[in-house]
Amino acid sequence: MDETLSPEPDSDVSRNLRPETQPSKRRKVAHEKTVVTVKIGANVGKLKNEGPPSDLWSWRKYGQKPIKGSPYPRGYYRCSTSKGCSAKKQVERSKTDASVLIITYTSSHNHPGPPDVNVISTTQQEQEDEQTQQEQEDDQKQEQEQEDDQEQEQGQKQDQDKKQDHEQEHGKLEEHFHYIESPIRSSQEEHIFTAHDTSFGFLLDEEQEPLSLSYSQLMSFSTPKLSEENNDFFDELEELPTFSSFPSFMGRTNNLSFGIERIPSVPS
DNA sequence: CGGCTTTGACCTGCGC
DNA sequence: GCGCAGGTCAAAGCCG
Repeated sequence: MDETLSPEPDSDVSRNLRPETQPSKRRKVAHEKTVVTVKIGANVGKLKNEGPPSDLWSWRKYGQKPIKGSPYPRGYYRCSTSKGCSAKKQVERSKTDASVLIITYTSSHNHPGPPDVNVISTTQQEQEDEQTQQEQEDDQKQEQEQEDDQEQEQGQKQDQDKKQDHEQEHGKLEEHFHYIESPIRSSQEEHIFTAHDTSFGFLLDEEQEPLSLSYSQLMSFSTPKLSEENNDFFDELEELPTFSSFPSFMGRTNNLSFGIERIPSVPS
């Protein structure tokens, strides 16, 4: 544990190759890594902009790369809210289920973000700190397993949601994301979100019981934005499949209504 | 005009 | 030592 994971790992210390500020593409970094699984069953296979939970921060896409075992590419986002912010996140689709989005958050924000997020941020980090990274590899494996499990369970629900989403996908899918957090024991917290056609807040309320964390926590950690990033990230991830849904949240700047601050967050 | 997205190329790290 | 895969940067283009 220790604090080897600094909030600004690749700020500019690891870059010594390139002419001047070249980041050393270090692969396995042990920063605060939070893995969030977003379930978008409703949009699976046809959505164009599914939007994973986003926060009040802005993210800028700086790269995209096809992953070897995954038919979907992985998108790399960086926090654009602050220039010095080293918060990063990787968005990729589950190879086993295209309806599952895996968002990996790395590092934390160095700047003050939304009040709600800020508060929760601490909580989340603390939790992560406690968990530390004991079995990252193991977690990953379990991660997929859990995903699979949840997929099956939610599969039924998603089926129905899909239908509804489908209809709304053309009308106005606001924030119908259903976030389900999966308490995975490991340095990487895994949160499973599911996209439903209900109100984001409502869903959370109902599913929050079993869950310990809520979207707020998630966002507090890195907080993704559902505006462009969602679009982009999905757009790219859907390279193979063509989705087209979740229009509203992709609206832009309006995304906050997602219900971020609506989530009660941690019961503590 | 500014900001963001997209694509290609480059570099690092790891495994064999 | 070589090859593969992943991660990041930079430039160009597009959109608001």
